[in-house]
Amino acid sequence: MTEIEKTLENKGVRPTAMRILIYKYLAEKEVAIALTDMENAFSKADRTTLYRTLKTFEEKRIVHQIDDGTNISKYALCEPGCNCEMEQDLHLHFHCDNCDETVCLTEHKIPHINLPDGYVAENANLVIKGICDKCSGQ
Amino acid sequence: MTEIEKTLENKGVRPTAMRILIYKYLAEKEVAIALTDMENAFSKADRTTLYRTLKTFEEKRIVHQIDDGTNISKYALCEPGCNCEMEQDLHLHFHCDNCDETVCLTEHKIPHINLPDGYVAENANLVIKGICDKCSGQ
DNA sequence: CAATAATTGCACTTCCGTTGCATGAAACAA
DNA sequence: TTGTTTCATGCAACGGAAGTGCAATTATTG
Ligand SMILES: [Mn+2]
Ligand SMILES: [Mn+2]
Ligand SMILES: [Zn+2]
Ligand SMILES: [Zn+2]
Repeated sequence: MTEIEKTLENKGVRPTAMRILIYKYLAEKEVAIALTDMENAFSKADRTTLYRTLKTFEEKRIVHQIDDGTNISKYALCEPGCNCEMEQDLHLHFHCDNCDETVCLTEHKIPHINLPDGYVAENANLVIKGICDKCSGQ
Repeated sequence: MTEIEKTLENKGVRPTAMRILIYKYLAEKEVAIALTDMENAFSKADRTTLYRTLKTFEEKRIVHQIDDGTNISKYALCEPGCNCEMEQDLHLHFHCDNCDETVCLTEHKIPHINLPDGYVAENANLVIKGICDKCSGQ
């Protein structure tokens, strides 16, 4: 039983062949992945299967969904031991307007914001847009 | 010539009857407005006209588009003298998970974030999700 | 007035996300 | 092992929202 299989089982997901492939794919990419990206990468698999796999992974906290402002949902593996719901785990995301890629900046947490009276914060999403390190030529 | 007509002309938009109505509608709401909201409010007008009016308003800096994570574009009037592009004008937005309304918190600017080397920030979007003042009963 | 330009309305398309239902594979209980 | 149940996958379709081409209407200009 491989590492990935163990990880999936620990998270309560049956490690099917398809799911292991999808997990591997997400692991080797260091950018956030859209459903369409996966369709292209796994032309043999059905779009729905990929979709539902991502949803399952999300439910089981294997991936987190990223809204980068493009109106296309992206996904990335959670950090080991991350708890996506907790405020202290909310890192920011960077979307490059040049290469259109989105990355997790897991070291950069979203700063705490003081809200007006009556507002109760439960979640936060911070996306910075600009030019990424690869595209800025550094 | 009314205040609204003057405002529109100053921004380089011809003040048609339709546009004045739409401007008024946006002005009297203190929440961000989706295209569908406008369709309901102006059942007589065509969806495309409302759509293109919002796009025109956006281009001319009369409204700014808001991405609140619902994947439905919303719009709100810009503050007088605001320059939506400038970083210092980037305020945060609050989306209530209870009433599903999104508001501009124009007083709350997005804090400056230090990015890793090579990353160039050009824009930022910060959305806080939770319970708004009306829904939290304060 | 006629000529021109801008606005509006209608029809249609595309894209992404989502769901219902049938089939196939794996786990389980006898 | 066999039958039963549960879960995963595939196929087909739907829905909402954004966006476009073009014709009709309205406003502006000379
Ligand atoms: Mn992330
Ligand atoms: Mn705003
Ligand atoms: Zn880039
Ligand atoms: Zn509310």
